[in-house]
Amino acid sequence: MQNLLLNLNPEQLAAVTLPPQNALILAGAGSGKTRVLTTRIAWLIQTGQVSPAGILAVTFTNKAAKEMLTRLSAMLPINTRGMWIGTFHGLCNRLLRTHYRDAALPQSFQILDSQDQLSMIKRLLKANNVDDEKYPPKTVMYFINNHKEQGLRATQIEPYDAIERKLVELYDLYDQQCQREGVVDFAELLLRTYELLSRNQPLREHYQQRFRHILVDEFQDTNNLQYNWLKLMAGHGAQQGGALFAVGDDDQSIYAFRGANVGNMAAFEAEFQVRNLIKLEQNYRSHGHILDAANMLIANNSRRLGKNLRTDAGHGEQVRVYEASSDLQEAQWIIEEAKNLIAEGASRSEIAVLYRSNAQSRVIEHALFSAGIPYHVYGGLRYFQRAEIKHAIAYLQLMDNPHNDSAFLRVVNFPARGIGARTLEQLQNAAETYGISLYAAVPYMVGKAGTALGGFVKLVEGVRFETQHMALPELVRVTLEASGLLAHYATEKEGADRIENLEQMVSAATQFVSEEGYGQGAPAHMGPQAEAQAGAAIVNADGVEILDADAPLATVMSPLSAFLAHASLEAGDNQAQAGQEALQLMTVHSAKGLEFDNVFITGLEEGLFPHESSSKEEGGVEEERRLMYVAITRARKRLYMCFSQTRMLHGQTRYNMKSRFFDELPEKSLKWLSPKVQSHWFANKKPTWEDAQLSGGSDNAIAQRIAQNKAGGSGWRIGESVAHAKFGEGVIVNIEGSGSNCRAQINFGSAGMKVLDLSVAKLERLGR
DNA sequence: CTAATCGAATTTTTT
DNA sequence: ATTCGATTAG
Repeated sequence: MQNLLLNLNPEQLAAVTLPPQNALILAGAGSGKTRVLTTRIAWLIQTGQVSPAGILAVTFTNKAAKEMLTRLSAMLPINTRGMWIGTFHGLCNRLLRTHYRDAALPQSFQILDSQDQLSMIKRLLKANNVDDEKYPPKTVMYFINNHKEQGLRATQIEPYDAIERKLVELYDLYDQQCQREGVVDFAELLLRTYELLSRNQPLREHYQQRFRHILVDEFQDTNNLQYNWLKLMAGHGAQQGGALFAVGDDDQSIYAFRGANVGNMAAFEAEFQVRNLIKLEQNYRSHGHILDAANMLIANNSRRLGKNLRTDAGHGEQVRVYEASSDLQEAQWIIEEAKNLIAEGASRSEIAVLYRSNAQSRVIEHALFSAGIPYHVYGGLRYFQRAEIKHAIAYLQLMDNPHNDSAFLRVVNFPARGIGARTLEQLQNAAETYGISLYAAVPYMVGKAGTALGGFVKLVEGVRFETQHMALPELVRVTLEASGLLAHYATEKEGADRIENLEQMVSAATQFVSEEGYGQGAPAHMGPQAEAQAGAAIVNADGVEILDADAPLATVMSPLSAFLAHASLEAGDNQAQAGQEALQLMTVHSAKGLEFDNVFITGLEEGLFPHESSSKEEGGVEEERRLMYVAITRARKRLYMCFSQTRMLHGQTRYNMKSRFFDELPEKSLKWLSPKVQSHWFANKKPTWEDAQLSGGSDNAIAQRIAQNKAGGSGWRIGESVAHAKFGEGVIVNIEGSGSNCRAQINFGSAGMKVLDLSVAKLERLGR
């Protein structure tokens, strides 16, 4: 036990050894947040305050859950079984599988990912002749998910106008359709569990008593439903020697756009009578100048819980700032600097290039590719989201639950088997008429269409029969073959990769089987006998028998159902690729939680970062500032920031001002590498072919530059930074006319775009 | 039923 | 610029 607490600083120690009370830990970036969380669990168990079964630890991502589990097993000699550590969705899945009857779900309910949900809504709109101009599927989805996150069912919404009335109606229809098909979306997993526990008192009390200690990671990212879910789970825990231990950082709240509510931190403090607000402000990651920059920047936000990072590491190097003339040149510069870093001995994987939006990666990728520097781009398609994998999954879903219409439609004619839109329309009408699934409606179809559809049903049934006694990996292999997917991609030109991905699914299944504790020989389809042996029965005080969702999922559901849930809940990582000695390219959002010796923050321009659409939203700029804060605090030793005078966006050249965030950073912590770039790099010399290569790669670029250089002989240039008494700083975007009749279009950022007469307007040239 | 073509949209992302 | 979806032509 002693060594558990060794090397903790006073605040960390205080947090880890808090008495069982509700607590809020304000954990700054790099302050040892995960360490505190895991050590707290280990300490609680080692001091005998709680048994592993009394621990519930909730995270947002599977990655975080895994990390916690790994660290815990290193700390604790005992096995981690019995502890519930997982994502909100993963834990809800587990609860719903066990209590499926009380939750009014089929035991092998399937989980819709966002893609499936959207396609289902599109189908619903079509079936109900809803004008999708007036009600875009995305809007409907947004409406449904939002209300689920507020804990509201369709019947509980008071529509305030005709449009909303329609949306409510669609929400209701959507839920009915899901219920018919036996599928749930992500928000539904949470809401269904919430409702189950709200209405079922014995069940609720059972879990409340069981989970004496609930720990939540990244609390600032919780949405309202998740907060209420936690409230329900915590119950009266505090009075009974239990507690809710929430760890978060309001300054790193960057997911408001997807429903996260930072306000939950303040609400938690008040509602749970938090007596222990502990701030972890000692930073173990970054050098002084980097922290100074982060602290000063974030001080510009209002409504903070208040926190200032400090370090013992010394000032370190200043933040290097560079102004480029174009996005291409910005990329060139990044590569030069990265090369220098590598030459100095930096590992490539310790160099991260961050950007605000994915579109920015192209130019940088291109430059890296030309320079022959290996790189890895985060984000993009995850394994289980690839089209061919989704197809294979759909076949498996149909074998497990043929009434999943999304799965049915995805593969009914893939590979093509002569079932077209016409046939499907008829089938959908039949299904609509009888209120049954598409699969169940097939027997009502006659003629040629009926034959084709019947063939498909026979195929699915055939594979189902053939594989009923097989272990999961074998089942997957046979399905891939029998579905015709492998044969189909074999005929395709670009099919080799897809076949490889499909074959990987067999190994994914093998791995899943061994990790989840399914006996190798267990048949992938499992009948009701699984149900009989599930979990240990618990009888509560009222004599109500409760089945604790503690048993391995293997005993509650068939391997196939479990594998399908796994595929939906854990889309597979695209970020792993560890050991790859490559530069790391990613958005600032996906950099959250990571750290690197060397970090480049690119595209620091008004309109890009902060993003232009953020200024329209309430509190939008503050969220952008937090995003910038996250970006800065990723760096350990060296931080670079850069921006560009011109940038290609959506096929058009844009002229942005440098980001307002530069004005919010301490001057003494910055080192301007391009101190007096008063003009474009080409201003003092004739553009050469190499320059054109560097900046645009085409002869056209030279012509463009020269044209810009002249700019109507007004003495001003496009792209030049200027200041105006009334509008503030701006960038010349365009110049029209010549001589005394010369007007310039100037982007004043927040003050807007203005057209000014150059002979009248008093403009001042800006240094940079 | 497939292929081609045109048009609209284009911050950030996990489950 | 590019991608994705929907409509239209073969």
